[in-house]
Amino acid sequence: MQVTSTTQQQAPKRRRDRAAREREILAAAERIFGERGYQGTSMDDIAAAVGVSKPLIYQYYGSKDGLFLACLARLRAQLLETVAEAVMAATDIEDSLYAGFVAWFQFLDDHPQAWSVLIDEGMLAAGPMADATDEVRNSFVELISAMVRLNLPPTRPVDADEVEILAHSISGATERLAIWRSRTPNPPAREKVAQTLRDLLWQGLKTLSAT
Amino acid sequence: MQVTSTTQQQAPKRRRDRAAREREILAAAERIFGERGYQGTSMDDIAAAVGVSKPLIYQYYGSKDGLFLACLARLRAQLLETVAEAVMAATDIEDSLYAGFVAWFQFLDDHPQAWSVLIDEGMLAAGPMADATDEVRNSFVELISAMVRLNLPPTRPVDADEVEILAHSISGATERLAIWRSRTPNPPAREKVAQTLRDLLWQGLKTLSAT
DNA sequence: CGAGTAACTTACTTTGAGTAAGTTCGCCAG
DNA sequence: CTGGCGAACTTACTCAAAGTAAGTTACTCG
Repeated sequence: MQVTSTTQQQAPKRRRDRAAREREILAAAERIFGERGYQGTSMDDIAAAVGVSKPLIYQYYGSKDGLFLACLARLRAQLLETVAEAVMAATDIEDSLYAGFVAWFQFLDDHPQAWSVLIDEGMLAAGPMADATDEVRNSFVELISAMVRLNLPPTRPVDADEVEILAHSISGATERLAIWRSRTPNPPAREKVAQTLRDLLWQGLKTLSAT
Repeated sequence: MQVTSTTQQQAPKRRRDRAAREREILAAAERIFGERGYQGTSMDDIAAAVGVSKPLIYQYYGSKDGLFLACLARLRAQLLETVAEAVMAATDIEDSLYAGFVAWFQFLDDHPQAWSVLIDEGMLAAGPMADATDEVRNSFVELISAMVRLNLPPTRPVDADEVEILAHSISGATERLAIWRSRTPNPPAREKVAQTLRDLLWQGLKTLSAT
């Protein structure tokens, strides 16, 4: 007979205030979703890992989707912060692109558990969660839009649609490369991918801005 | 009391041979998955729509994932065919790009039910289905790789990694734009998106080829 | 100390994937 | 025409996991 089932303290387990418990739950959820994916994880698993009962999680997060979305939002926010920092640190736009890409790939290399969660987000694509995931994603599109706009000569009137198209393209390409890299046995180095992508985009961005 | 529940003939419903029944099931699955998404669809729903019992579907398709994957593969194949045709019809590479993009967006505009299925594929990202979905997707990467290679001067040695990076970028950007367009209330015209994307990529591709 | 409330649980319903074990139809050999 | 055989198909279940109703315990502030 085992006393401890998996990885957790069965110590006195006192009550905690809501905020602390929420963080605890979120941390466990992030880990387990990361290990087993959305479908492979049950709410009971997470409850057991935290050492708490399932209804408590429902009280705090509403539903399995809600909990997953909370993980997703947190991870995306971290990723955004990392990338934004790298982008801001660069001096010119061309370098911002490169730095942003490298930061993005680096983040996934550093947080392999996050990978699974970020990838699985398609899970929520249908249904009422769709808007929420879009919102989470859109922060990137905004970041890129801002970069693109900065690159435009101030004299030129901005075509909002065009900027958005560019931003989505760049964001989509980067995301896909990240996924591909994470699934490929011996992926090319971050720097090489980032450089190739920048080389691909930079000429076009320059030309479009000048038009 | 109603006699017919939803949309189907309650007529004599005789036996059919396996191939015909499989097609019938696939068609219903495509429609219902398209309407309600993967999560929102139950096997009982599909069975009821076809007018057949659930175990029959399991006998033919193995699992819910298997059935979904079959839909996905069929739709992707159609999409690939449409795009490939448009690409082949164009005379130079620049125009191939544009034509391919337009065809892609057009396909989704013409098959709004397909949308949901194609988008939801992330669903299967985790677990043993991941490879199958990758395989389905890779046909596009191959098509694009072929285009990129065609564009290289024959004298230049090909960097396989580089070609693959480019192909994934383009495929990712296109896919994302398609999703975005389908979710945006008044999306820009197919042609505008395609043109902008081509303008973005073309310069870079030219430059990279020349290097 | 004794309410009041926030943290938490037990024990349940329900839904939906997947299956074991049979039943019926249609076809063809005799 | 008929019996039997295999493929098409069903009934009736199991089991896992999402979600919930209703109650119980522990902390905290007057």
